[in-house]
Amino acid sequence: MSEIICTVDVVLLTLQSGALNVALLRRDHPPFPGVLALPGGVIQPDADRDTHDAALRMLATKTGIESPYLEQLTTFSGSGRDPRGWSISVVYYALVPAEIIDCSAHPEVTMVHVEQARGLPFDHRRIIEAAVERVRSKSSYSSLPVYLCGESFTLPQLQRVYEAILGEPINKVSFRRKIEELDILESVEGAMETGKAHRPAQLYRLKKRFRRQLSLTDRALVASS
Amino acid sequence: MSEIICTVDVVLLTLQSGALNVALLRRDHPPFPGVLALPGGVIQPDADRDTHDAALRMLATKTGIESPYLEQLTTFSGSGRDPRGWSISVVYYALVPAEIIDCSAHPEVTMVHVEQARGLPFDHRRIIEAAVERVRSKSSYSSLPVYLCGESFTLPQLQRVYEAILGEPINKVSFRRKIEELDILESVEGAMETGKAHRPAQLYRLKKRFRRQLSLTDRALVASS
DNA sequence: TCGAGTTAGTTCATATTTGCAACTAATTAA
DNA sequence: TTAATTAGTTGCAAATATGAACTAACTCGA
Repeated sequence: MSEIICTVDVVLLTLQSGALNVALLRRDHPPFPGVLALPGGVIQPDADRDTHDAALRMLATKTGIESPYLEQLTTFSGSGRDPRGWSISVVYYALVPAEIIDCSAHPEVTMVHVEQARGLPFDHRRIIEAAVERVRSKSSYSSLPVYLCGESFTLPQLQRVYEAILGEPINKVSFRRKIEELDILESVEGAMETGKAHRPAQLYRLKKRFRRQLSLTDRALVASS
Repeated sequence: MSEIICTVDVVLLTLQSGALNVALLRRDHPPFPGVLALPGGVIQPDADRDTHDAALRMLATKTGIESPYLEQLTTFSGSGRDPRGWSISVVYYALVPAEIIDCSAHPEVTMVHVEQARGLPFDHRRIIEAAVERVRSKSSYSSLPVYLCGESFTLPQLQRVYEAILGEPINKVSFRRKIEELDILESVEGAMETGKAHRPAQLYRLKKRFRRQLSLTDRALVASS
């Protein structure tokens, strides 16, 4: 009855060499076979309980990654997006530590600096821009960036992640006060960063209840963005 | 090819007697004929350029209302929502002044206090909750509530709107400073609220560029929510 | 006409938050 | 042992936010 093409796409982001990178895959099938595009595909009503489920399936089957943080971004639609006809794409975004990508046994995943992800099919460029915009604005008043860090990390490392996303330096004392206020971290007792030619930093990890749950502040970390 | 039912639903909100109200309509067709539900319907690829367009069409044809502020909320999906099968609903929310509803020549529109909107078909209850949650959280750091006011209004009126949405009293001085900072209002010269047994208040209206465009602050208006 | 009542709008002193510089601490490399 | 470097803390000045108390401007009723 409906001629609408229903798809789900996932914007999988990592932080590599100080910048947000997005996961792209070469398309197997038309349209645009062989072209780099966001992981995604047609919803399978028999296999997917809902679109969130579908996004998890796309991630698992196409990249082998299981992301702890996966959130719906928004839905893109219309007749101009897909040459096959009127389509809907429910878009999700995921944040994972860069290490996860290397460990996953899916070498066909290509990580590209978000600014350099150009010439993509469909409206994938616009989708990535919307996802980056969302991550930036959400990062300024939440714990979102911790999902880009690994199992454990130091406060200076976390600060560098925030600064990379927000694109500006943050005062060390203010940053630490803000993270304290979010109340999301617990120190890994006795564990310090080692091997550096300076005072070692304390290692922290996410408190259990924040593994999949954001924490918010009522004041932005930095004035802009 | 696809057996997915693609719909758009709209959560149309107003502020009446100090509380958020949602627009409901009696359904003409199965499923749930005669039952109150959100205005919405199946996407028509021939008539709708995209889902935003479809939402405008639903509003216009079913309620006769043209809302200046219409934003995508999120997409609901799955096999459990609609008895007819696996469905997607791209949900939009709109804010309009209460007067607009009375003026519209669609008496079949029923306004219901959001807390009392129970026994709705599909997952419309959850959808309304999500919309109210979004409006609340967005209101605490943006100009969103002005869309619930009419053409012109006083600062005390606007403050009462914010307080009704956020559910707590706001300090008058802080409120006025915050609104000043948003830089969205211009005073209607010489125009004052009249007829009240006290000092008349200055009337304001939205600056042109903010008719459809939110303005944001980096600090929440109140600590909670 | 005048005073009481009521709400609009402003002022100012106090409290809170923030940003910064300067400090101490702990490591490696030479 | 000392220089270099980064981690983490302290204290203070500057910027912001808050709320009580004030002044302003209207209507109503005596």
